[in-house]
Amino acid sequence: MRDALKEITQLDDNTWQVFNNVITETSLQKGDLLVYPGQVCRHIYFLETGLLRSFLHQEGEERNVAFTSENAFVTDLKSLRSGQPTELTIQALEQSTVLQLAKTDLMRLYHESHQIETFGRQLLEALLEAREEYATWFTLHSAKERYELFSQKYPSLLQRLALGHIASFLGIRRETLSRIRHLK
Amino acid sequence: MRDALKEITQLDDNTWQVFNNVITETSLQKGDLLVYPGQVCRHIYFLETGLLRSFLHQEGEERNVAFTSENAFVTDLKSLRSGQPTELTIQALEQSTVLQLAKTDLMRLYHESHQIETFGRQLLEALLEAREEYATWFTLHSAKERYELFSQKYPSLLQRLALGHIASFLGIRRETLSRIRHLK
DNA sequence: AGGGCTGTGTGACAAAAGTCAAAAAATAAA
DNA sequence: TTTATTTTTTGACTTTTGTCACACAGCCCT
Repeated sequence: MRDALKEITQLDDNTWQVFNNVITETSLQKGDLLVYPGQVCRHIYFLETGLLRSFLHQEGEERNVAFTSENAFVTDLKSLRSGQPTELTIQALEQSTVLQLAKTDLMRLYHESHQIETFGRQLLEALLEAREEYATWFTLHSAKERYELFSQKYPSLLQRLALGHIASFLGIRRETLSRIRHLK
Repeated sequence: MRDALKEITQLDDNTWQVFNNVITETSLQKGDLLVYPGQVCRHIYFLETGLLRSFLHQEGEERNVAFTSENAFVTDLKSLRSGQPTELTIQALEQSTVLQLAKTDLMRLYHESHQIETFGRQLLEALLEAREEYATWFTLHSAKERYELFSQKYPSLLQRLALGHIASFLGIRRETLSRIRHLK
């Protein structure tokens, strides 16, 4: 995790130790849930190894809204901030190891350390930029083009994810993605 | 602007003054551009009065990706962070007054004041939450449903925006939105 | 009042994507 | 390996949305 953090901001040894003290490691088997719908999300998570998906229920179907792969952060920001129960499920698609950091600890750390607050801001900037790009996929591109963008941006996920999971993330049906694949 | 900031975080008088010193006011006529495609975006903007749209060019068409109404912040995050020329245009749809804050000043303020860094983080959290919600409109909902969500969430914009601008933001054609409107 | 201008509505048709059902293929389990 | 289970593919058909052409309304302007 420290290496991943260095990509975002510089933390000195002392600050890293403070961070390290409040982190706990969890292990997930394939299929296990990290965030349960109906409960309040009280942590942010850092995925060390494995693969996660975040999904919502809509008309009896599961709709994926995000994938998280190694060395990335994930949480349910809405529930985390509001303290309201989440509608989101976060599930391991592969056996995964996750570091978790409680909101209460994070808030305290933000307050105590300007350096950690800077890290938080920079992480959020990167996440926002990514979400803005994802949103433009839908306003600017067709289903086929969205699949091509996905293939370019996440070529490794293309192998690891089931076709149905990708389709859902792209806002189309499995059958449609299957056809798109076999056109070209 | 101070009142709007209070909604996000608490700034003491001193910090507010520091902020205030680096802000300059600009006025825009209807149709004027705030961010020009091909140039680097070097400011964040706070809209005091008026209405802005952010759009991209795609296949000879303009596609709206965001609207900004009174007392909200806007910028091109991607260009601001990378220093690369933007593809985005930000344009006034009504006569508007805008406060602008240079990236260089903001970076200095972030560094000098933990309180301002906290403000930045909290603002980004709110923006990210909003973008996440917007993205789910496309994975979860049909064109008609997206229009209903837009109507609920931004009833005032419904009056102020041309139908074509809304359609573009919802990822559909003007004709389709016109038909959706006349169905119910 | 009579042009331009811009934005909106309508119709006929084409293309894209969704639906449902069933077969084929790939995985996992026994 | 054989059987079960899940995932992907295919086909026929429906619905939704896009495309193009043009009519219509509102508004500003002189």
